[in-house]
This record gives sequence, C-alpha cells and structure tokens, in this order.
Amino acid sequence: MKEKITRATKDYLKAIYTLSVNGLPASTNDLAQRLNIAAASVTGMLKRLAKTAPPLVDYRKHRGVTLTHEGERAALEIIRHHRLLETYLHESLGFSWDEVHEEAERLEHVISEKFEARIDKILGHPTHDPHGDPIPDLSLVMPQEASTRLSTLRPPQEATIERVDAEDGSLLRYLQEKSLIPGSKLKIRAHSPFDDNLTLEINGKEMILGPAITRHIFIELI
Amino acid sequence: MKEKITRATKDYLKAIYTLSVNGLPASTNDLAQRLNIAAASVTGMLKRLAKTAPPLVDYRKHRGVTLTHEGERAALEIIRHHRLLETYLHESLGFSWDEVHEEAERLEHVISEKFEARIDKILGHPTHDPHGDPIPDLSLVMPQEASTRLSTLRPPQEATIERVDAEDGSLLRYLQEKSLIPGSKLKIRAHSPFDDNLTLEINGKEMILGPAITRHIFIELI
DNA sequence: CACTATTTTTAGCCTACCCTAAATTATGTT
DNA sequence: AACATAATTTAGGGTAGGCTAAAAATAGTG
Repeated sequence: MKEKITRATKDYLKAIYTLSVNGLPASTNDLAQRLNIAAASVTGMLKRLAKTAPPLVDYRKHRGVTLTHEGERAALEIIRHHRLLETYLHESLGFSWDEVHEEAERLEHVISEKFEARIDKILGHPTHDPHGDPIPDLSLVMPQEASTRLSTLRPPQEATIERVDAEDGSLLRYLQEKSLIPGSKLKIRAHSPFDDNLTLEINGKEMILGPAITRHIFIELI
Repeated sequence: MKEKITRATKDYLKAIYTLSVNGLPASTNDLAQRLNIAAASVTGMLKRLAKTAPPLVDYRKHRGVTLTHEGERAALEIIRHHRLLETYLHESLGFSWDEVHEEAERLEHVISEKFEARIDKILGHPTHDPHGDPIPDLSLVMPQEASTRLSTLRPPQEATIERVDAEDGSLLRYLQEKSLIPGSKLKIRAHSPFDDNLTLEINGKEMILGPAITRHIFIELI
C-alpha cells in the first residue's frame, strides 16, 4: 500500500519534523516560511498529505500539523540521507562545511538505499554530520543531540562545541574562521548584561560574540 | 535569458541527442518508446521545447526533431554528468557496471558543477565510462566513439572491445560473466552463415554469440 | 469582553506534464 | 493513382503543486 512520495512531499515532511522537535505541532506559517511557499499553498498540501493511505501527517485546521508514525519514518529516512551526504561531501569530496547543505538538499531525494549504504560504510557509520547534527542510524533511531545553547553559559564555565544550527553559508564561513566548530573547546571569560554578549577564549584567542551567534551554537559542559 | 530546464526537459534532450547521432531527426514514436511516454504527450512536449527562448529543439510537424545548438549543449552537459557519475559509482563506490546506469539516471539531474568537477578530478579526467561510452570534456567536446560492431567481423580478425551499448542489467551481467567488457581482446574463429553467429576466443576461452549480442558490442581492430 | 492584528483557510487560477480517443498525414503497396 | 497501414497530431482531460485575494478563525490587548 505504499504511496509514492514525491519530492515536494519529502520537503514538507522534513520541514514538519524539524519544526516540531519539541513535540508541538508545526504551524502553517512557519512551514510556509521555511519552505518558501505561500501559506495558502501549504494549507492545500497539508490537506493532501493528511489523506494519503497511510496518512503521513495529522492535520487539523488552525491547530497545526504533526507527523504520523509513517510520516516520521519517511522524514527520518530523508534526514539520514541528508546528513550522511553532508558528511560524505565534506570528508570524501572536499566540500567545505558551508557548501554541503545546498548540495545535500538536492541529492537526498534521489540516492538509492545502496548509495546510502555505501557511503555509510565508507564513512565508518558516522553518528554526526559536519555541523554536529545527529545522523539517524539504519533503523532510523536518532542519536541524542546537544541541546544546551552557548548563549546560556556564564563565566567561568567551560565547554566543547557539539553542534552548530545554521544553514546560511556566510554565517558558517564566519564561524569556521573563528574556530567555532564542533570539537572546539572554549572558556567563558565574561558576560555583559543587557546585550548578553559573551567573551570567550578559544584556542588561546579571545573574542566577543552576541546572542545572535551564540544562540546557534550548542555545547556540552566540560 | 536562461530558461529553467526541468527534469522532463532534460530527459527529452538527452533522448533526442542519443536518437539522432547519425544527424537525422528523431521521430516522435522513437522518443515515446525510449521515454516510456505516450506519443501524443511527446508531440505536446516537443512543441513546448521548440518555443522556449532560446529554443532548445528544431521541431517540424511529421518531420521529427533535432537539437538546436542550445539544446545540444544542454544534452551534452547531462550526458557528461551521467557518464562521469557512472564512472564514479563504479570506481569509487563499488557499484557493479550493471547497477550504475539506474543510479546515475537519477543523480545526473541534481549534481552541481562543483560536484561534477570534484569527481572528474578524483577520477583523473576520464574519457570513457565503464561501458566504454565517451565522456564529453569540460568544454563539452565529445571524444570519438568506437563505431565498428563486433557483428561485422569475420575470421581471422582480432579486436579489442571498446564499448558496450546496453542499459539492461541482465544483459550487462551476462556480458561481464563472459568477459565481454571494454579492454578485452578477442579473436574471431568462425562465422556461421544465415544466423550470423560468431565463434570467438577471449581469454583462451571459446564461445559462440548470436548477432543479438554482437550487435551491442563495439570494437577496435588490432 | 470587545476589538484589532495575525494566522489560517477558501475560492479561483495557473503551469508543467502526463493520458486516451479520434482525426489527420505519410508511406508503401499494388 | 488509390488504398491500407503506420505514424503523428489534435482535442479534451487529469493531477500535483504552486499563487493571489478575500474570508474566516484565533489570539492579544485595552
């Protein structure tokens, strides 16, 4: 009874997944913004997704949308593709970490299970992609992901960067230049009130970062 | 002024290219068969392709269709993608030669110029794919391709297999089993009249092949 | 609680591609 | 030259997935 899952459908499922991590339903508007599609079109598509067999989403008017079990499985498959691809592009094809997202975004829809298995093996079954995002394993179990934001730290805490939540290339290039990448260790030196700037030391260098940046960086305390 | 070239468009251009190697226009029916689409649909699509700006094909009713310069460029780009991918899948990801076509068929539409450049470099700028088909170079010049069919040889000619013209997986697996792959050297031992069977020796083994097979194998005389 | 601002949905359209059935044009014989 | 057959095109439809404008529902605020 498997329905054919189109590209557009996959994009919706992925977006719904990432917008409802907290368990809350994703809103029409948020989806529209993330997918760059008019809100009205999203409503129409959600209706369609809700009445496939089996239904991929649970949609109720004005209340937002969540994934069904089926929908979540499909979303996780795509996310696995995406993150494995990002890792592969980075490690094996020499793409820089700010380039991998865009390329993976297109490839994720067309690679076969065989292709997936090959790169997974070549990479040694990685658990995280270049941005630190967890990669669901073969049975689609998602590893725990770092959830403490750098912006919440205060001196004299120390931490390791685990994950960077950003797709924008220019931000990613900036972060790389500052060594703000997964694996880097840092110490909080100071916190400014009102603007919430953080002064931190990383690789012996000191820098001041605003919350617009530190909110996108997730850490593990040392 | 570049029009956006959709997936369907690319498939048509590629099909037209391969069907009109001899310079003659491709017919509606042949296209329909190759693309697995009703002939009426092909007519409709050809009309559309002929009136893009710039036009991608030169189409005249009941006379078939040829590629314009623009159309040919686009076709060659896709063919370059396809054949580079086949080579990459085979050499770097361990796909067998009967599996590469299908996978490349989907990937060819979505890889970036950067991806293309990477695998081209990793492979050492290959000129032929695993089936022996020539790969257009960066400026889209197509290398000469072997054009003598094995079926035309007669004892005691000797030759090297250069290219195999087949997409069907089971045929390809059969050929591989018999060492009928690019690079193999062979000697024609006998020719049977009427059925045009050829007896040939390859790697010290003798075998008899009918024209349904030998027509798909292209060689270079030694 | 009433009113405004925001979010979401309806209604009505549009484009790209695909299909079938019927009509038309080409082609290959006699 | 006149058919029969094969190839092609026209006509009329359908679906997926977009869009805009207007209506309706929800949420925030005095």
